[in-house]
Amino acid sequence: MSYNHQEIEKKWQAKWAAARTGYVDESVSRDNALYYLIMFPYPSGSGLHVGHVESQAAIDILARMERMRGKNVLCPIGYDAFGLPAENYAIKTGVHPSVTTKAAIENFHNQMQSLGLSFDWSREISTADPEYYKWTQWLFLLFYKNGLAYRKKSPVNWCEGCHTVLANEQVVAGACERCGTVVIQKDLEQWFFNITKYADRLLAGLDSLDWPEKIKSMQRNWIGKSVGAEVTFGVEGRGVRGEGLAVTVFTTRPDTLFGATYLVLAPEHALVDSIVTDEYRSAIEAYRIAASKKSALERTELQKEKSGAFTGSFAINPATGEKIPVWIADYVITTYGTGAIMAVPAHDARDFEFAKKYQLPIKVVVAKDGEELEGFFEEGLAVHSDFLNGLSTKDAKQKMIAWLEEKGIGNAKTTFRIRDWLVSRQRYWGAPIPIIWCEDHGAQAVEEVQLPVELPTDVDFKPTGESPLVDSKTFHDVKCPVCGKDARRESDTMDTFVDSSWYYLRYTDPHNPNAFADKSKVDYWCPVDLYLGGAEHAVMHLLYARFFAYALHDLGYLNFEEPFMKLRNQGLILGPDGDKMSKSKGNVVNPDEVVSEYGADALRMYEMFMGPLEDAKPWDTKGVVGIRRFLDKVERLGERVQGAPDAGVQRTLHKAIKKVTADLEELKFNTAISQLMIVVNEFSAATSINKETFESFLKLLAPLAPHLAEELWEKLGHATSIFAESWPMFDAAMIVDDVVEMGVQVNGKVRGTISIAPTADEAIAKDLAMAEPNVVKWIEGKEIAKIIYVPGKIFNIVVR
RNA sequence: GCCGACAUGGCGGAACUGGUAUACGCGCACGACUCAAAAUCGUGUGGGGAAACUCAUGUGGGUUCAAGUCCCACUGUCGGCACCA
Repeated sequence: MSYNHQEIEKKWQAKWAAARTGYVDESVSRDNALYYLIMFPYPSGSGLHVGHVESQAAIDILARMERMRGKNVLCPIGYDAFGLPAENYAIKTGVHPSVTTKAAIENFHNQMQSLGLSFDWSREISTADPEYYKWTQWLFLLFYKNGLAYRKKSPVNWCEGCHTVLANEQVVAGACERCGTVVIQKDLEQWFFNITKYADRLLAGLDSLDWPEKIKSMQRNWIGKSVGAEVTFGVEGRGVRGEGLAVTVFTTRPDTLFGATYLVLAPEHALVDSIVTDEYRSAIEAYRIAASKKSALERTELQKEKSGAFTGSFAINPATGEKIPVWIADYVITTYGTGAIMAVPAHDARDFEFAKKYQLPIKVVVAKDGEELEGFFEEGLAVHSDFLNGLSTKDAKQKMIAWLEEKGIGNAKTTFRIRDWLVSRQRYWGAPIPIIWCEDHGAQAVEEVQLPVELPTDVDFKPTGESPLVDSKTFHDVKCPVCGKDARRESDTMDTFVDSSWYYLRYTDPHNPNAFADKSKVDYWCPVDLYLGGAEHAVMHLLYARFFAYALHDLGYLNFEEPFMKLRNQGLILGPDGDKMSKSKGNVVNPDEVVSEYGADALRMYEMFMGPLEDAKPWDTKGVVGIRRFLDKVERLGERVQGAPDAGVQRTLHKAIKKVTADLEELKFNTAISQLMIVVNEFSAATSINKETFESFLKLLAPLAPHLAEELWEKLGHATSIFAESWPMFDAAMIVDDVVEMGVQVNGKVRGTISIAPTADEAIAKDLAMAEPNVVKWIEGKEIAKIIYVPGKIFNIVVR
């Protein structure tokens, strides 16, 4: 028999809404406050996904438990509402993105309500709301005025599919992260945020964070710090125009300078024109053209074969004094280091490959650990041996750098892989960049009182490569704030990752018209205590949000640098076939259908029971059935409540209080639930169910299955919510077993079990063990060499 | 290629700091109730074996009284990065 979940769940959802469950009290001391956050969803037209439910259920369970433990918990929800899908839909159908987005948000809201989530609904925000993006724009201007937002012309990633530029982080294996189109390079002037200024601190800050190691290492990789040196090589033979010509390279292995047998410049390197000799000019030009035609994807895909061209010039290796040829090759990247390298083919796989192909000299100068140096060396050996021989790599590097500095031809240098964040987009559905362009005064910040710069509605969405905002007369034509002459508005909008870089701050004071959030409120709630979300945001969102926090900290707006102290990722929920859910595979599970058939409690609890939160796990509707059976069983137990407590059930309950509490704290929902199942199995078997015992159990169940817990609580005669109760405490004395079943081993193999007090001393254990017939059989006639007794765990007899 | 994670019954998974491997759920089998079915309840359920036993946590070694857990090598799966000098 199943209870009527639809009726019960609706009833409680209405009551909670009236009671404003989940709302906070900021008069409570900060020590008792917690900020629990999940990554806000993009309100897609296809509605809530079971993957959303996973993190939402998890954070709701934790928030509900902590509230019962007396904590003041902020657990908000909102919508990352700007972005391409709504805009592309508008291009196709003509329906304005604001209409689509509003409908999608309403749908998400209702779906989340139907799951019984205790978010603070008074703080619901949308990044596409002018009240919100006013502050996104304000923050842009704050960065602009402080030199953190700037414009520059540079080769940028261009996606033909999305008709917009992309940040480096949004290019995955040479293709657009969003649509998969191959990304090409264009030379354009764009807006950037100066995230590289924070590269070192963003890297160092990771150490203090309670984040999955995987995410931290991805961020470390992305930031890509390399410590080494810059070395300047003089170029010979360009006496006519190239007097004093020099090339500076970056290397992480200055200690291998003796082995540098040629130089390579990126084809786009600025010095190529002056270095190339007339004889080689046409060949170099041809190579540069060929290289420029390769897309980022081709350049990585065609990595098998390296190619390059000789410039005709020679540089001097400052360590050996030798003439070494200067080449260009597209395995050297213009945007990293100095765009030029010294090639040490003996100690770098890429240089080795290149040297073999073009028959350039290879000179071994460094021995691997334990290798004999003699015999490896060719020319230059003597210099190297005398100078660096016998030193560790670390010391050799240092000595080399000191030598370079002394000679004035090099210095220690640290390089980062991370590039500045390209934030402008040639798209409509985003926050307009609040800048006015005046012929006389250049880029001018929109005055603060004029914010927000609202998105116009009179636009054609068709992407042309320029922002659709250019077409809007009402938007585009404006007066210069300095001279009042005709000017135009910046027509680009901001990357949606800008919107999501500060939303957690807005939640603390979501309707403030005078600031992005009142400082006292930010101080009260932030940083976020626990942040839950998908691992796909490992680099982009999490790095950008950290950058925002560091920048706002330095500008005096925040008293912390790291926004998210503890981060956990939920794993993907796969389709029943074990594949990633997708419409094309037809293996998508719709949460609404599960709710209507089995109930929100069953859906939430099943998703938590599937396995470890962070693991990917396949959906199994049979599993939902199992949870529903469990809930039905609980409901039936509620009708049998009567009589005195049973000692055995009591003990199980207290063990469960301990385990469920500890497991939930560690986000181990699956084992917490199995422990509750064990309690229920004991209740079922017991002759009577004591009211207090059952009530304690209901409190443990409440965060996981809030509707049913409330219903049964009410049926037991309570007029107030079960969530107003305090979380049960276990009695340590209650959970000690008087007698346990303990294995007795002979030579490490279990040969019997004995019932024994876990506190019993060895003599008692030995008597019991030796009395076991099967044990006796195995030790008969043998010499007892050793006895290992771990009370309550094992009794092992070692015989010879 | 580099970095990281993982590998346990028919399935999802459990196992604290090395201490009775397979908790809990699913599935399956049998039984009770029923004219019958569903639902529910009960019993059983890693493999082999009649049993005693024995084999079993991806593979092969090692440490230990004792290894899913620790060490070494390998294989496979997944995720990330990819000419970063």
